[in-house]
Amino acid sequence: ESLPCVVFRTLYKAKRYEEALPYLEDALSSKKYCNTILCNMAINCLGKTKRWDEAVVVFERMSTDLAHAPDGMTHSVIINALALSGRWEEAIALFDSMVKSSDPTLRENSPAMTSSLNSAINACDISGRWQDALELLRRADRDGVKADMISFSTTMNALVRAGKCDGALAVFREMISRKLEPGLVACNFVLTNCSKHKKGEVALEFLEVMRKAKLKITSVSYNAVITALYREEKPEKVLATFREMQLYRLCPD
RNA sequence: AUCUCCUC
Repeated sequence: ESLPCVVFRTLYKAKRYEEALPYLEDALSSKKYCNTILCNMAINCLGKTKRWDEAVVVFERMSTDLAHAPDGMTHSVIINALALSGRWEEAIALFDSMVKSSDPTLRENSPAMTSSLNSAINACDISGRWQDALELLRRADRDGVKADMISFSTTMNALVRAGKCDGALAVFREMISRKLEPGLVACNFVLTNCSKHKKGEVALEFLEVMRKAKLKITSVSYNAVITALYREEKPEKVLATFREMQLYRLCPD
């Protein structure tokens, strides 16, 4: 076995990215044990430690001296590194290059395409580009990419962060109609942001949709909605929702 | 064997 590869993988899997860095170069230069997956781990390790330019360098080296063709997952991790460094335009461009790729093994790798879409949407969220996030989600079908629960949740995050709570509600309704159940935490994040932006009525509608879809509702959810209504100065609805909460069987937190 | 959102 190649020890640098073993040590690098071990530290990587333990998410000890900083400690894994010193072994990265030796692991990559192992002729026998370096493969595409190890390169993907290396790129992600550099991304996790905010070494974005170095991550891009390894990505480019894969096609040259490392001689391991980048696969769908490689694209996904590099798009994520671009996302975290605020390079949303490059992230979207790389995602588009996958969609338009003449290589069917890339386009037909559905999990990697979805993950890349999600990283691209996340890039938009991080950079405050909610319009672009929404556009990526809207054209996913046309692009032949399957949008999943994370695609919808991330788009909602981008929208509510920008105060576009009614837009997020529309995404939420579509998500429910597609039978993609958002997690409790994702719902609560949306509701918390509704209260930050004083969108009480919208928060109330979210709660209604959640109830109809039989999603879990906790005290965090009700707290956020009531706070939102209070900040929007809807005293009657504050009281009505508070009374409703006392009658409703809340899920434990 | 590798990736992506989320309550402060």
